[in-house]
Amino acid sequence: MPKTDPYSDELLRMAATLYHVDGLGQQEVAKLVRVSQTKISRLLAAALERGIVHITVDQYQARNARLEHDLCSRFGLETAAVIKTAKQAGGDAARQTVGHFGAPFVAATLPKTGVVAVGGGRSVAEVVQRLRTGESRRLTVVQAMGSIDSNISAVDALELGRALVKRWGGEFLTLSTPAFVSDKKTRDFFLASDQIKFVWQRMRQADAALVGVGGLASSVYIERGVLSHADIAQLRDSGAVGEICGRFFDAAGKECKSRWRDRTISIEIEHLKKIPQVIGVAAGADRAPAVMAAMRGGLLKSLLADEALAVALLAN
Amino acid sequence: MPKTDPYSDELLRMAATLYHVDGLGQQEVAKLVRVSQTKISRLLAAALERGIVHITVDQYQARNARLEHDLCSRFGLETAAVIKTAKQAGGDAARQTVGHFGAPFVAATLPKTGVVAVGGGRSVAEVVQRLRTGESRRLTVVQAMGSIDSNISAVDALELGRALVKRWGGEFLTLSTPAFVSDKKTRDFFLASDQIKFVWQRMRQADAALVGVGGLASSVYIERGVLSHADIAQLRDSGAVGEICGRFFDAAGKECKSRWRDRTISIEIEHLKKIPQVIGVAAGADRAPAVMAAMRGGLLKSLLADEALAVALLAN
DNA sequence: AGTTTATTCGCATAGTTATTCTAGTGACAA
DNA sequence: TTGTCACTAGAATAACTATGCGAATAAACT
Repeated sequence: MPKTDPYSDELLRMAATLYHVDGLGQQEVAKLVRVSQTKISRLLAAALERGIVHITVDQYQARNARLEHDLCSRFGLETAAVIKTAKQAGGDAARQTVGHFGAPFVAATLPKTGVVAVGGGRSVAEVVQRLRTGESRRLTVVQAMGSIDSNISAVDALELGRALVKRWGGEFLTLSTPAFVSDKKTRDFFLASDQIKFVWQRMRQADAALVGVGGLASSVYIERGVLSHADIAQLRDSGAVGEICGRFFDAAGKECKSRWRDRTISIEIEHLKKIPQVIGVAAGADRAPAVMAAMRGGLLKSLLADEALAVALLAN
Repeated sequence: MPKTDPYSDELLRMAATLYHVDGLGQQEVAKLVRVSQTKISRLLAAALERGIVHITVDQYQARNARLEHDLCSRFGLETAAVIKTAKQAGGDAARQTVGHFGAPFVAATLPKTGVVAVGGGRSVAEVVQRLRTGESRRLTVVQAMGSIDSNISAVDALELGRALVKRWGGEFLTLSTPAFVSDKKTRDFFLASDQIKFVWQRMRQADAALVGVGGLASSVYIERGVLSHADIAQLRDSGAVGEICGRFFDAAGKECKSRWRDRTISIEIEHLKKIPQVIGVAAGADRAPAVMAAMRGGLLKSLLADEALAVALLAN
């Protein structure tokens, strides 16, 4: 509620005029108004808030509609968001830009209510971080993938799910397991537990999913020491070109048979395909093969990407 | 002419949006755009300059039209500018505010060409300081009053005249004399010199004058050690209520006979009355008697004042 | 090509602005 | 009156932004 505003519009207009129009510094304005610079700073903020000062920026179209359209029609996506990035932006900067401008897209694409599965990944993290808090939804967020290692980082599904419900409200169902375990037996043991079974259940009913699409190169798994270069090479040999939630798939989008498959605790590719809305997030041209495969296999319904990736995907 | 702008509008829009709309800091924007913070600062400046960013402030009416009208009709002024000031603003702050918002009024009221006599004073200094440079006029500026003491300050007519032609162009005729000399003889000696006579000549033909109106209290002459309190008392006894260019006048606006009169080198009250446009500048309610008298005597054609003074003048 | 001139860049840092923190003020209840 | 709360102001200072400067690069000229 608008509490008693102690400053008159007149005063605000005077201060704002001196500052913005006449170009004086706050210190100088302060002298004329006979108050502290501190207060001028606050007056100016109030003036902006109250609409006495308007700052408008020519519409910046952060998304490349042409590429979005091409992606949708070419790969049968429901929707796509292609975020323009600075020329030299790669890696981190690209992910951040995609996160920043892509967040509204994700917010609009995810349902207001229902079950949402959330995977991990750097790109996804950048998006979730920037979802506007305040908006309230009745979501059931499900962790779609165990934790990558015991040292939980901000890009793990666990953290992202937590962050999501913190922003939008709702409940968060955690998967209190690692993403990779030593063998099938252990995996089955985990899956047999009541808690996991319950979460698994809900995951099958998910109305939507938000996942990152990983490639084999520059894999976050190597970075975090979960997989070795040799492991990657082996996966590549078995046809893998990409990964979602730790599930590796081949160029057709079919999950690869590999010694990892049965040791992974995360949403299965076949499950994912059945979720009505799956938003894949990725940035960087080097993800093209992975994303291409995921789209071919129908794993994704929507895509959030940067221009470089979009161009690479369409380049054939 | 718009030189080759090295930045694309697109880039500017992106940076400006991130900064102004999304509220990121320059450092954060810099990360996304992959350039230094320095450059973002420059990009934002360029965006403002190029009109990609607009900052507008609700019209602030710096002048009190009602009081201006009342002053004009009551005292027969040609025009008046009454500048609103902050409640607690007195003394210096009031003068500065009057100078700031009054400068456009003075610029509009003074002719584009012709001879302008300029007096000294703190209020006048604040005005002159803020006249927009760039505009070019063909003025002959005449120093209307000698220098108050050998230690020339920024409020002396000498400095103000200099500043005026520096801003607007034109020539400046200096009165290379003190404002007050020891006796009539010395005064006459100065006045007899060719240079002074020449300047005096032009002064008589002045098309306009810009002068401060001083009171007896808080007189700048005391401050600068030219007059003593005793001197002021004596002047008061001889009926003086105010002063313009060192010429003291009584409540009717008639120049006082005093021992100072013949020792003063500055435009004479009778001359001033004949100048078609005389702008008097004053700030502070305590100047009311002086300004009132000046107006009564027809010394001023226009007035630039603050609200406090205007109210005091109209209060009767 | 080899200079010269003009520009652009980012670092270091000066300068400006926002925020934290403490003290002061007034309203109101006891 | 006195205490408590709710709030506002400004001083100190942290945070942020703008600018002088030399290095690097590009453009123009000899």
